[in-house]
Amino acid sequence: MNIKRIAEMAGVSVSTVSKIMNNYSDVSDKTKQRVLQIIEQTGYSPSNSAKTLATRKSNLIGVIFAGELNVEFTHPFFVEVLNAFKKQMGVLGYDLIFFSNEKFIHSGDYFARCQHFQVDGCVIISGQKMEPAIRELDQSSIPCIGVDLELTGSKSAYLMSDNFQIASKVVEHFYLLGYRELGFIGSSADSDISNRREAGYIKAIESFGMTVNRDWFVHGEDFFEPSGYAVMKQWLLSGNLPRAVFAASDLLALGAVRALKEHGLQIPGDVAIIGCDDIEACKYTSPTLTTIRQNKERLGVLAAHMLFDLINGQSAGGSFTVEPALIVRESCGSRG
Amino acid sequence: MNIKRIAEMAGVSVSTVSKIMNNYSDVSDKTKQRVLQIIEQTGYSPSNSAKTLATRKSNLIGVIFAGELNVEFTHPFFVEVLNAFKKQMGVLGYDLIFFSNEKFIHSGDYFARCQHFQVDGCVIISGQKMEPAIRELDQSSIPCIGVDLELTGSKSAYLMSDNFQIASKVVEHFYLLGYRELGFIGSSADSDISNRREAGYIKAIESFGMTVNRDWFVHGEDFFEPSGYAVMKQWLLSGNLPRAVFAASDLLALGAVRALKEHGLQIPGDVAIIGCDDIEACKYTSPTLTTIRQNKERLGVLAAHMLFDLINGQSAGGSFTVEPALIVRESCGSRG
DNA sequence: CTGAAAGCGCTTACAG
DNA sequence: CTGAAAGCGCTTACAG
Repeated sequence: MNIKRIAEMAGVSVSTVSKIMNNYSDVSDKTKQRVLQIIEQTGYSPSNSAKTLATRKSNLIGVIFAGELNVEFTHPFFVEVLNAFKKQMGVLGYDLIFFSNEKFIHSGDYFARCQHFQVDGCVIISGQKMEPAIRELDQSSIPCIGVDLELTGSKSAYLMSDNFQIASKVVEHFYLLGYRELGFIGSSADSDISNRREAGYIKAIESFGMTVNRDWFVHGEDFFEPSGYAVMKQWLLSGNLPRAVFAASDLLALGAVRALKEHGLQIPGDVAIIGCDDIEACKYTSPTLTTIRQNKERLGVLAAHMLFDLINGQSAGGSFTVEPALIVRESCGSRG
Repeated sequence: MNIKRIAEMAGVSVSTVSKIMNNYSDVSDKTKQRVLQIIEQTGYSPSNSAKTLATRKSNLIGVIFAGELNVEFTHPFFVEVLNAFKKQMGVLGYDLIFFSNEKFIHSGDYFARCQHFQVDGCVIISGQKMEPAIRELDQSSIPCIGVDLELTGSKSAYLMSDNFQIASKVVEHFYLLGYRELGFIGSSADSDISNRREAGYIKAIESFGMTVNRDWFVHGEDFFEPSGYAVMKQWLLSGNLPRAVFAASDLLALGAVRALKEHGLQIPGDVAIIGCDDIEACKYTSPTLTTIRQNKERLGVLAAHMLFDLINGQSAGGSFTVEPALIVRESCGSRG
């Protein structure tokens, strides 16, 4: 079924059908009704490729995970932001495309892929690292929105959860509970997000007038549980333990918890712990884990709106920050 | 940049460039090299819409979650299968498209969307329920592969994890540990997957010569934690507890655990529990949760290959079963 | 208000 | 081995 057949069935020209499909006003109500009825009956749906070819607009948004390939869907942050983004983008009239084709000329060449599909815009969600191919896309004429990723291109904008505020909420919470000897477990040293959190944490400690003990600031290999275990184990063996620890991810925090339990120590009695991310497991562990939650739904919805404005030339870029929330559970005790 | 300009730059015809792009053999090596070099220099990538329009083949696979809209990416089963599927489909030369556009004529009309994008095939991953719109797609001429979803169309095939085997492994494990009074916590009564697991469980209990006590077979409202809590609470209040419980999901199992702990009961000392899914939280709870793991990676990879064969007419449909694995942790004790 | 025609960027018989 | 031309299914000035 195509537009030509619809036109024949309705006894009108192809142009007229096209106008009706696109809500042009200069069509008589009578022909309009007749044509719409036939469209309804036949279930006709215009070919996206023909339409894209003619208009240079695909109504497609490219989704890119800026991190190691093929782990994206198991990355809880990515997935939750994406869920909200997809929903909102759908309301705005767009579908989503994921680049996976490995036969593509240069397999990491996002810009070429975007051109290939004539996407109207891209969302780029931060994983572990920043790739050069992302920079190329950012600097191109394709509207891009970064989530937890600083984009500087003229057609780009970005959203960040406020990493300084994350750190500040953690430090304040520790402070009010009376903890003064604070440690930090980070992800790998080249992780942008981990480094931002660490910098904010140090700044916040200093602004509360406490001292920063460098022995208690250690990086793991990655964001995962065994790294947190290893770092805590190292502290336990050295006999020099912080009284309260902020971990750059919940999994790191859970690893640290495991090491402490193994040594018969109490949480928060001996060491208090705060994680970051609020993954589902936090609610089911023992003790349950106090953590920082980023408002992923808000990030996704805002990303959709900002991208839409960028596509329609209603925005000149810029950036926006989303406030994180402290989720108090058992792992560092509580006041009162 | 388009094929015409490449042709001009190389001093050949558009046809020739096209042949080279598509690896036709009847082109002289000399022109081929010249053209390839220009393509390389310019970074030219052919327009997908023009190609799709000309060939009626989009190299796009539609991804559909057969369940409540807008929860898909937070559904761990979906997401893990999808990760493996995407990777394999990429190797086979396809990209993935997600339908989200809500302005679409009928918003659940998957078949129309598939036509609109001329997708080469679809993967449909089972969520909670089966929608009529899925049946329409299944019966259409578009190749479809179902994951944990029985598809019967002439261009369809499906993959299932063996629910009977899941149940059988659970019952055998309980049996060998000496438990004889077995209970079951299901999801809502209209959940296909939950019902299959229950049926298999009952069959397995009977085949081990044990008796099925209907008081210990209860459905929750859904797959989530509060449902499991509610069911166990009800048993606790009635004073009539099974000795060992299989829950249709890990979250249901964790809810049951919470209720038991609240009543000061020991797991597995008083009640043994086995969950289903092997979500990440199982490793971090106390006690850690014994569960059944579906081989989601294998499901994803197989789904990709089967769909590829369906698209290329190499397969006449059919179905395939993937073996589940029992993951033994602490929640029902262990032998030896 | 309606329609004929060119054009979007490819592919594919077909002729040479 | 190479190229001219029709066709894929739309949209969009433009003429009437």
